[in-house]
Amino acid sequence: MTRLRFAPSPTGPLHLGGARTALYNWAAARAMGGTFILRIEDTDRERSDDKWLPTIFEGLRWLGIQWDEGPDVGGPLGPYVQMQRLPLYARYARALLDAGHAYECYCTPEEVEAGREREKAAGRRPMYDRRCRELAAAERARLVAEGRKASIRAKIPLPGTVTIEDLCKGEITVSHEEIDDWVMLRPDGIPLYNFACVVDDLEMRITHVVRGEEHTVNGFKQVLLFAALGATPPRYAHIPLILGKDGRKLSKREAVTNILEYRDKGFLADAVFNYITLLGWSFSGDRDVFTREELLARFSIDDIGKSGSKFDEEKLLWMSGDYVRRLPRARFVAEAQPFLRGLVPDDAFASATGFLGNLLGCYQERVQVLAELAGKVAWAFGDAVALDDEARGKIEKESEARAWLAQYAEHLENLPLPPSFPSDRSAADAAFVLPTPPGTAPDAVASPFAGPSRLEHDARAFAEARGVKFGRFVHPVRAALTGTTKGPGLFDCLFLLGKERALARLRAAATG
RNA sequence: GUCCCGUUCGUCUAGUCCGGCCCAGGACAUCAGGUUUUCAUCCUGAAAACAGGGGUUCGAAUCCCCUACGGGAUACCA
Repeated sequence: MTRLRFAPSPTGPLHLGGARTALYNWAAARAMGGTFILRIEDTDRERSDDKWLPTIFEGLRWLGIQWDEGPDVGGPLGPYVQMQRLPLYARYARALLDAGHAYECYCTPEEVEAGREREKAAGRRPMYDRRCRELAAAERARLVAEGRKASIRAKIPLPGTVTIEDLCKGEITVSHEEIDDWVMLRPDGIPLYNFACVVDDLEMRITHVVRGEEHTVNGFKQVLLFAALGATPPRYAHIPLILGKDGRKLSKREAVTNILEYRDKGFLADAVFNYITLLGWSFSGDRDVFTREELLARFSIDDIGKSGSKFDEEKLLWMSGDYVRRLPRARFVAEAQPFLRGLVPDDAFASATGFLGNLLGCYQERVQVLAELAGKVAWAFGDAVALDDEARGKIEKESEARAWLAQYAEHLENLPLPPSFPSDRSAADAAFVLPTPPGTAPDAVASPFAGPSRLEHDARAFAEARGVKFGRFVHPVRAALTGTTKGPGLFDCLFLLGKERALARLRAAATG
């Protein structure tokens, strides 16, 4: 049975690198038909705080990464939180001690540190000097009598070499002399990372471990410990880090990038998921966008790249926009709801085909992240609209603009435009699907109201009758109606606005 | 310092394992056009890379060595 795990420590929210690690483990497990486990490594009592747990879970869930076993869902090999497994570590430590693979060390952290400094000053490797490794009984008794508490250190076999058959990097070998007699258990019985990690990977029958390459050195220690326990280690894949623009490690300790910030900015989870996957893995030579199913059909740990990648938010933005554009209209409207609070009442989201659906539809190819929406659609609400500088310019630079606007308002009065207030509009709008595709016939939709293409047809005739080029005419009208020089097709806007407000805005702009 | 790992367009990468199909392909970004009532979308095109040096070979982005540069690790953190 294939089993993989993601083992975050609750020292902060889920950041980008953690999300990618989780994603690769998840994808590998799913692609191989295995099990994906979530385990919490909270043995650093200084920095761990359970308050981060919900945030981490939420981040993973937002990305659509589901775990089969974990602290909240349980499972046959729990508990899945290390601080709840202390007796287990004590048992393993005892056995290792008895078998001579570990020893008690009575040095204080300060003494160890001082020794390290000495080594360093002497130009040697700053390591623990292994002084408690072969402690005479009398000496030990003296230290105990002093009231010292023992920590347990791994007894690295000397000499020798360890090699990791890394799924990502290939074979990596290091000499035992390079490896410290590291601390497995603190005097208070709380294990350290490498120890708890090995015990749990063993107990939880983990078969593959995908983790950041900052763990490579830990990998050697862990392989040695598995050997001491007479067990086979999992297959490791130490993957390169995600780097910031400066080429430095993207760490949760420096950059507090919570993956949920992307959700709050209105990035689509699927797009973020897709983009993160690409940071070190590629779907194929000519495609960047793919579904989860397609990913699982192709994903393989040994295809993960060997070199670090820089995070590029520009491409993430593009990808988010691409996902937004391809969203079914109803989904888009639903996704937009949290970003329109205060502007649009919640019950307006019930229908994706009425006024709101049409309004939002006009912006689906105009936003990359949902948070852009509120500012862009605001013109369609409220009675009047304030013109931005560019819009004002469009009217002012055209000497006859104000006259056209006034005349156009008169003209519009005789056209069957929908009324202005959304509550009366939904049924009428449902007959149209905005944005209006180019070249739509004027009366393509049967409706008591004039649709956008009919309005355009009419406006062209209006401009032509005055000997004005349509392009020149249209700009001041857009400015008057929406207050900006950008946005959806003008007649979609006009239709959306409805009669009363359109006339009022045209007249307001006409009188300056 | 020491140990480990890495190096293809500005960025993410395909190709590297099993040398020739690669005077290196795709995507983002950039620039130039086209469509268009604006913006956006969409379409077309351009510019843009095998870190450097030695080998091996008929032939190297692909194999070997060295150098340079980058990253990671050197904790009673994870």
